[in-house]
This record gives sequence, structure tokens and C-alpha cells, in this order.
Amino acid sequence: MLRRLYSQPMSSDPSSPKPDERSKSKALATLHDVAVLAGVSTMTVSRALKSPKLIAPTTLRRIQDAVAKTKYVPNALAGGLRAARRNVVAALVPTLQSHLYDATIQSLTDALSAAGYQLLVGQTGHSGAREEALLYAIVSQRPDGVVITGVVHSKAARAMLLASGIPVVETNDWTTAPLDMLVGFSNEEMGADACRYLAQKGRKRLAIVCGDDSRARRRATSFQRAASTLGLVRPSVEIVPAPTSHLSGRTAMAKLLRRGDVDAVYCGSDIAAMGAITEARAQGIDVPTTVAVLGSGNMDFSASFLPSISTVHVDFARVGTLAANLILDRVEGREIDSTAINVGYSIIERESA
Amino acid sequence: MLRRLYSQPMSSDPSSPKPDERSKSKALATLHDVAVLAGVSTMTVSRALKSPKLIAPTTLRRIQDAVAKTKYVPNALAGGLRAARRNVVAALVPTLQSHLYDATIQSLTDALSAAGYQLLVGQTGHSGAREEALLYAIVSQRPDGVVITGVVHSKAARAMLLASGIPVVETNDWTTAPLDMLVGFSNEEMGADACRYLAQKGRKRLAIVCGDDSRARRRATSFQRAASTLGLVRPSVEIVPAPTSHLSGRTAMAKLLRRGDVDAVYCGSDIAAMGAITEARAQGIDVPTTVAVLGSGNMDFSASFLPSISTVHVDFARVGTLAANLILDRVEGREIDSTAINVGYSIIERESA
DNA sequence: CTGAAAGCGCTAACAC
DNA sequence: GTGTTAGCGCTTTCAG
Repeated sequence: MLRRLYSQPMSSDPSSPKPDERSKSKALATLHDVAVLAGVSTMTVSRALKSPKLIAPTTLRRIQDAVAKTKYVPNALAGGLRAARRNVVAALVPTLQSHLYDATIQSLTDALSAAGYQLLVGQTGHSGAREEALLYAIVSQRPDGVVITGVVHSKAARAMLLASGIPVVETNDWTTAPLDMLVGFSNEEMGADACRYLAQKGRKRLAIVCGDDSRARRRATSFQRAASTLGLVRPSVEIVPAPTSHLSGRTAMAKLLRRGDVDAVYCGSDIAAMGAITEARAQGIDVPTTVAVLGSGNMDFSASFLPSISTVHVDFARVGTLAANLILDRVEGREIDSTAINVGYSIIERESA
Repeated sequence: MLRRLYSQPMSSDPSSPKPDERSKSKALATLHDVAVLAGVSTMTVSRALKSPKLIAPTTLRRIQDAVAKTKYVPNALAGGLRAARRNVVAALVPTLQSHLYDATIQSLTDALSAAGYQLLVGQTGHSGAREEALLYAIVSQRPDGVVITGVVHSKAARAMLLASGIPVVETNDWTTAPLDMLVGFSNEEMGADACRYLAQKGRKRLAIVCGDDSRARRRATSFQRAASTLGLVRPSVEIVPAPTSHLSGRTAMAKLLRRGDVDAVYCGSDIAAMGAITEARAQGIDVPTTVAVLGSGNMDFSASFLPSISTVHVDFARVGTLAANLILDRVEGREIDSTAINVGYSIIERESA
């Protein structure tokens, strides 16, 4: 592999541009500054910003001028400290690099920002070890809600969240004892259904490529159990680092093919499935004739890949929207009809399996 | 495409689990609660938490017990209001779904969370229309720093950021007039170099698949200019929606092949490049023999794809780390040697071009 | 080593 | 319509 460097990554540009003159002046204007300039009290300015209708038109104009002149930007910290609302929701994901939950984050952000909320994100990594520390940091930010990928395991973290009274939505998993609210599906059922799907297609020697995280592992275990129920040989499991990648999918497939006793592979993500298919092709093995490949996540490329990738589909965008709405409903004090929503999943049959 | 539904996505589970009993009690404990319980002043508790060494061992133990008993979690809002530090940094990206800047966000988060900071993210969308409103919302959160993908265009937003005194890092682009700090590379040079690379490989009839965002468009324009300098026919440009996808790469490639006058395609991302390669294969056209394909981003799958994808590589992880360090240096008042860092890029030669 | 006072910037609650 | 008062929970500052 030849690398041609077009710039010296290590050096800063010699003709380094100068930044604009930074204002040496004190910090941003406060409500008080605006009030003085407009000749009113701070309370009137505050009201002019939140509910302009309560203010006399003349006063309002003066205030708006003053706001513009002072370049006033409200301090949400101070507001949040006094008022209930912080206009921030926190989201916890294993990693933003996984691509599996991108749609969830996207729709979550969209729904929240439409309602005027900001998103605070935390990445736990797949180990779950950082979960507790991260949740502590997040609770200390006093967000209006917390959306978590998976269910919270740490007892201390559960207690803290409960005590905080902050609305919590656990997602993309299922449990009979949610911390608060729940939007997800059963990973166990998913694994079993994936197995049944492949078996029903006449496949006998199944295998699994599974990312090293708890939800994927539970899917794999459940897949194995279903296989044994169906009287099939116990599927072998290739554990790869989470998040699963094209390369790890390829490598895992290579191992499985070396053993030679496989006619269907269930992959933890479509990325891994694509890697598995690529490896098969590299070896001149046809997918799906010789080996079927079933992915997870129905990603962007899955339908247009060659062969198109059969996959377990979850409406992740809906998960995000539902989670956002649950939080917003709670924050605004609206009635919530259902505190646990099963979004289900479906298996999309395409060419690869 | 057959869809088999295993759960009713629209219905909530009939056996909806009940959440744990939510604590009806008042909000979280405050410093004052802890102080009363420990029989000291709030100030002493505050110190015990921040600089335990200043506290007498006996007092410290009493306080720690009280903290545990009250399940005290600091209120970062109140702290941030009084003190300078908020321990929050904001990041603005076009979209989290693009995958191009994943590594940047990842390394940014890692570096920041190691230093005890939280990440507030905003998605501008590719239009840039939301940039101003989003930055206003972000400044009102008074983060300790702001990291932005691209350079800030809106005059009002620039003025506001400048006035706020918040450290700002613009990334993944280059300008002679940065708002504050800059970590990036020249998109113009990149486009031109991509063109020269393909020309040097003997390709004559070039084309571009370009996402509909300003940085990609500038790369494309610069690519075209370089082609004309080299005496080549003007490369045609296929504009596809941003972020570029496998499908849009395929579709764009199909259009280009229909015209039949192409022997090399430069794609805005490796995802699009993969789509382009897939389309060529679907038509029985060999890559790179008949058409070469050059991607951007050196994504996860690019090296292990078949054919492996030649690509313009940027060390995005380094961008995130550098940005984080610049912010942290400024916040902690350390000296900064370079306020504009060019991380450069390289073209990785693989099979596809 | 510990405490008292003051106030960060804002808004809820009540005046007028 | 508008102003006053009183904090939100914490930390800075200054005194012991």
C-alpha cells in the first residue's frame, strides 16, 4: 500500500492564519445590562423574551433594541437553576461509531431540537464499565431526560436515576422490570427468530458472528437454543470485538469456512454481513447458494449491495422518536398512555439468505 | 422483498411491565443536606469533594458518610454558574449519520471525557441554515468550548461566538481567517490532488460523485479546475444528496456509465465509492481495469472490500484529539503554540484506483 | 483547617 | 404592564 503525503500532518502550516482579534472585553451581556440599557427592570426583559405579549409594544421595542445592541444571549444555566426546565436531554450509546443506532440518535435529535432541546451524549463503550461514572456525570448535569441504549445494569446507577426523578427511557432491549420507560424489543426473541428463519430456508449447519456486547451475546445464546430445539447441530459462535466491522466479519467468515461445516451465518450487523459475503466471494463461494448470510440492522447499503443483504430490521428511527416523545410528554406533564413500547422487528428477505 | 413481522410495531405490549416504584420524594440532596447531616458547613462539604486533602481526616469521613447516605450528586449547573468551568464542550456536526466524521467525534469524546468533560452535540444538517440557531442555543448553554465541522459562515454567528469568548475550533476545512482556532486541511487542494492522482494513473475521462454540501462541492470544483489545467476533458459531476450513500453512489455510477465516457470516478465518500464499484460489477464492468474508483475517508471497510478501495485519507481521529487538546489548553489557561493546525491528508493506493 | 458572607444570572411569586 | 423580593445550589473570597 503506497501512501503519498500531500501535507506534513505533523507540522502546523507555516503561513498560519491569524484569528480575528478576540474580544478582550468582559463576558457576554446579562439580563441586567439589557435592563439598564432599556431603562426597565430585569424581570421585564425576562418577560419580553419569554412572553412578549405581556409587554407594552413601546417597551418591547426598546428592549429588543437593547438586546440587539448588547448582543444578549440568555444564560441557560442560570435559567435552568431557577426554573425547572433545562432544555437538555442526555443520550447514552455504546459508541457513536457503531452505525446501528445512528437512526435512533438522528430521530431523537430531530424530535428534541424541534422542541427546543439540546442533546448531551455519552459513550459508554461496550464494556458497560463506564456506565456508572458516565451516568453520575450526566445526572450532575441535571438533564430533563435520559435516553439509554440497553437497560441499566448497575444497581447504584439505577438507584441514582430513580432518586433523581429524571425521566429515563431504556431502549433497544426488553425487560420486565424497566427502570422507568422502555422502547425496544426482545433480543432473545430476535435471535431465536433469526435461527428459525434460516432453518425454514432449509439450512442445517448454522453459525453466528457476534459482537462482544451483552445484547448481541444474548441474541446468540437464544439463537443456539432455538437451533437445539429444532434438532440442528449446535451453531458455532465467532465472537468479534464490538462494534462489528467489515474486517471482523470477513475474518470470522474465513474461520467458519475453514472449518467447512457451515451453510448459513447470522451476523450481528450488516457491516459484518457484508464482510462475510466479501470473504465468501474472495474464496469463490457463492452467497446464498453455498452459504446464506443474514445480517442485522438493515443499513443504508444493505438493499443495494450485491447480493442484497437479508437482514433483521428494527425501526430505529421510530425508537428515537418514541423515546423523545416519552421524555417530552413527561417534562411537559402530559399523560402517558404506555410506559413500555415494543417496537418489534421484522426479517427482510433479500438475496443473501 | 418479503417482510415477516414478528411483533406488532404499532402496539404496545399487552403485558406491559410496570416500572419500579418511582420515588415520590423531593429532588436530589443538596450540599446543604449533606452539610447538616455531617454537622459542618456547606463550604466544608464542597471542599471535601474537590480537594479532600484540605480537610481533617475525621471530618472527611463524616462527610463521605453523609454523601453516601444522602446519595448526593453535585449540581453542575449551580457550580458552573458560580465558577468558570462548566465541564461541557459542544460539538457541531452536519449529521451523525455521515460516518465520515465518526472518528473525529469518537476521539473528541475520548479526550474530553478523560478530562472530565461532557459532550453536547448539535446536528446542523448539511444546509447550514440551522447553523445560526443552533449556535445560539449552544452559546446559551455556556460550554467551555465549541468544536465545529467546517468553518462558520454566518456573520451573526461569528460575531456571537467571538463576543462570547468561548474557545472555538473549526475543523476539517482551511481558511486564512479562522474564527479562533483551526484544525483541518484544504478541501481545494484535496480535490486537485485527487484529480492529479487519477491523471497520473493514466486516466483521461474523469468524473465526480459529490455530496451536496459546501466542502464537497469545493473539492469538486477544484478537481475540475485541475483537470482543465492538465488538458483533460471537463469532468462531469454527479451531485447526490448529503450524506452520500451506497445507493446514491450506485445510482450516480449508473448514470455516468450510461453516458459511457468515463474511466475514473472520484467519490465523496468510501460508501459512495463502494456503491459505484457495486454498480460497475452489476454491469459486468471491471474496477479498476475499465473504470477506476477513488473514495474519500478511508472507512472501516475500505481496505477489506473487494476490490480494496483507494481513498483520500485524513486522520480524523487526530483532528478530534487536537481539537480537544486545544480547547482544554485554553480552558486550563495553558500556552498554545499553534492556533491553526493543518493535519494534511494522503492518498492511499489500493486496488480500485 | 473551617466558616460566614456574598453573589453567579435568572425567574417564580407576589406586589402595585 | 411592570417592579420587588427572594432565592435556585454552588463556589469565591475573606476571616478566623
